[in-house]
Amino acid sequence: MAYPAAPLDERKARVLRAIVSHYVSSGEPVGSKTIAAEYDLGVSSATVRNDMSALEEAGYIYQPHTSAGRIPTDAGYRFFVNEFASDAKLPPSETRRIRSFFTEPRWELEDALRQTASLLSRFTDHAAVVFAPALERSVVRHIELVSLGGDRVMLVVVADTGRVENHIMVVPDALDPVQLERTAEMLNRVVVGTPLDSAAKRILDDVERFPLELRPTAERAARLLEEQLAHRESERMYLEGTSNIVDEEKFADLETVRGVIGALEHRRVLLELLADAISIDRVEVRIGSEIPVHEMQHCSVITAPYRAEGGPIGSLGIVGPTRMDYRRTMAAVWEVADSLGRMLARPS
Amino acid sequence: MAYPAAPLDERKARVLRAIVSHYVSSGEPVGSKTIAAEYDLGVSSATVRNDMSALEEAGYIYQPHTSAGRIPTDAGYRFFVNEFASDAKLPPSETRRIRSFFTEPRWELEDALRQTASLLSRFTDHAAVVFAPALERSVVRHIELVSLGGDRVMLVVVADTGRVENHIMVVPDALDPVQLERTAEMLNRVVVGTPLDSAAKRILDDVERFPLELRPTAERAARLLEEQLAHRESERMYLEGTSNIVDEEKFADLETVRGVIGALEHRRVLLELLADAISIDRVEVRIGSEIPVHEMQHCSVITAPYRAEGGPIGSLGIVGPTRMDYRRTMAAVWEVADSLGRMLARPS
DNA sequence: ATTAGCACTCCTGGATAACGAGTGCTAACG
DNA sequence: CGTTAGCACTCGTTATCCAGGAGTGCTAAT
Repeated sequence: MAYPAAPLDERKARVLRAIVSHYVSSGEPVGSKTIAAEYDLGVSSATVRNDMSALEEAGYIYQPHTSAGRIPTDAGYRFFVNEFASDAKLPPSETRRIRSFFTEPRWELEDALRQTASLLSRFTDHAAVVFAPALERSVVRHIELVSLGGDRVMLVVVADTGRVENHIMVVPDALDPVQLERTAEMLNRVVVGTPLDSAAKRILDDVERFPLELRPTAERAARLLEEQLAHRESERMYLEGTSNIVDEEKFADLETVRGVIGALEHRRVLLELLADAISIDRVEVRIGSEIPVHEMQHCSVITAPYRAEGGPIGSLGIVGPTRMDYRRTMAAVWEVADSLGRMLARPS
Repeated sequence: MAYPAAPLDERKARVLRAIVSHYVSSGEPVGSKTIAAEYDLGVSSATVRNDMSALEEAGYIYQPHTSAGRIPTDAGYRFFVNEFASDAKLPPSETRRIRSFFTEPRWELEDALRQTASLLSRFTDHAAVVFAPALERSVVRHIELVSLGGDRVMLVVVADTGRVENHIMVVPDALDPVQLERTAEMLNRVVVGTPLDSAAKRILDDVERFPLELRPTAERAARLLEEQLAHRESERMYLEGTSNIVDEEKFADLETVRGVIGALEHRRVLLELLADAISIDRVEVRIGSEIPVHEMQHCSVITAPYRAEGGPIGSLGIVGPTRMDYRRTMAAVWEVADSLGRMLARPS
């Protein structure tokens, strides 16, 4: 990711690293004396001051006011993440904690995903989102039509990823149970084994082979599937740990907090934030102004895809203040994504 | 609901009503002069002062400090709700707004419920919860067993309320598709038409009639259903509008806000708050200390059941600060519950 | 290039004072 | 006896001032 091209000699880079580390844990603007005293750079505070001046010039840090210490800018965090965080690993004990969470048996996909979000949230102290396996990456396993009485029929689609989608549809003329069953049977013959995102097309292509009286129902089902994929807002997602956003220290004013929580409630915003995560095979970090959501200028978003055998099938991530422990959080997001993928691939 | 037995003569009651009204909209402690000037009680501020003194004595209002106006206590709000709010109605235009929301076609139960929560939240400016139709009140319409490959089988249960429950189960010895289908068929014969909460028992009672090789699967399914109902945390609920809790004015300190949002994230808490709503055929209000959750002492909860033809099947409600517009909010909760029930009973 | 020294800036926190909203009490009134 | 006008009193709020101190930038020496 782009940051000011100004090359940093090694010491300046170390100073920047020290500033970010210290600010993240203390929350106070950090001064040259602190850096010189607590991080052994082998130079005096005056030298650090010169470096800091250069770092400010280059746009990595800034002073909230004349007589205060320095705070990293978004570019400063970005440099830190790019240069110092890619190798981050969790301590073994914590890795074990996450792994063991996924060995507990959990039979419902929805619960598993929600609990994953909850784990990630508690583990990182940030708000966490987990997306259900994407419909496009799912293969139809079974279709069922269930009469709910009257002219209402429920269309149930089971996918190999464990997702179950259901829609109520109204059939013009009440079909009798036998016809319903035959329709379902024929639908299954057409779509089982095909990816969900081409299922609708398959049905419509083959609908002519259906007996005339079954066609409207089949077509209706196809159209429902199409719609479902089109406006993807029905994409299932699990958001947990919103209360972490209300952490006294990191977001100063209520206005900001409210904006962030409000934004998180809009599924579309989350959808966009996590949209590409699935196709990028690593932990992705977006910092402050890199996020295209006005209310979230003080947030960072960390995402990762999770993968079953066949490749990435979904994504998850966290949302927190730009002032966060990137190394730890990135490692945690990666670890959880990895473990979730493993679990879905072969549930114990 | 209990409040101090001290009888209030009519004028005192009107003073109390004025205090509550004014405080709810202004957020400032209200003084005797304001009451005398803005609510025509036909008496002077000195008289109001005397009444207020009595009201404080009786526990309906209190002074945050000596030289301030009065604020209603929980008991004060309670009196207000009991005496002045039961007849509350929404203005026709707003009723229409709610009704029209429910005439839009929406075929997925989950989406419908979530959007209902969202509507209620936006309409009242509070956090809103909608519970899915209770499993105990649902009747089994269809059971399906779908092989997910390997030894994983998905159990899908469709209920008449539109709910679809699904669990992945592991069957000891891989059954072939024909056997799976036969099992499903037999299960259907046993449980279709029975309430969900007795379905498991029915299966276990009848399991002896199943061919030996199908029994383990049938039993496993029964046990899954049982578990599902036992720890009801899997009860589906939709929470929207949490960001309303972060409203600058009403909850003073961040600590409180965080506590409330944190509590709302615990599904169990919400479950308990809305548990009895379903069996009480009216709008129920719980105010501050009446709520058995420590973090929510500054909240009020307003709930109502929603009913299909056969009686109440679910509940919904809002959570807000004790300082809220009870009349409007109670009316809104009622109206939304009513409309939701109608929609579920006969979807357009 | 690094560092010690120093003047300068400006935020923070405590103290003080003026202000004003609201009360409780008393005495007068119908 | 309930109601009311008048008034002294309380106490939180806000503004102002001041001292303290953290941190900087600059300069000159090493």
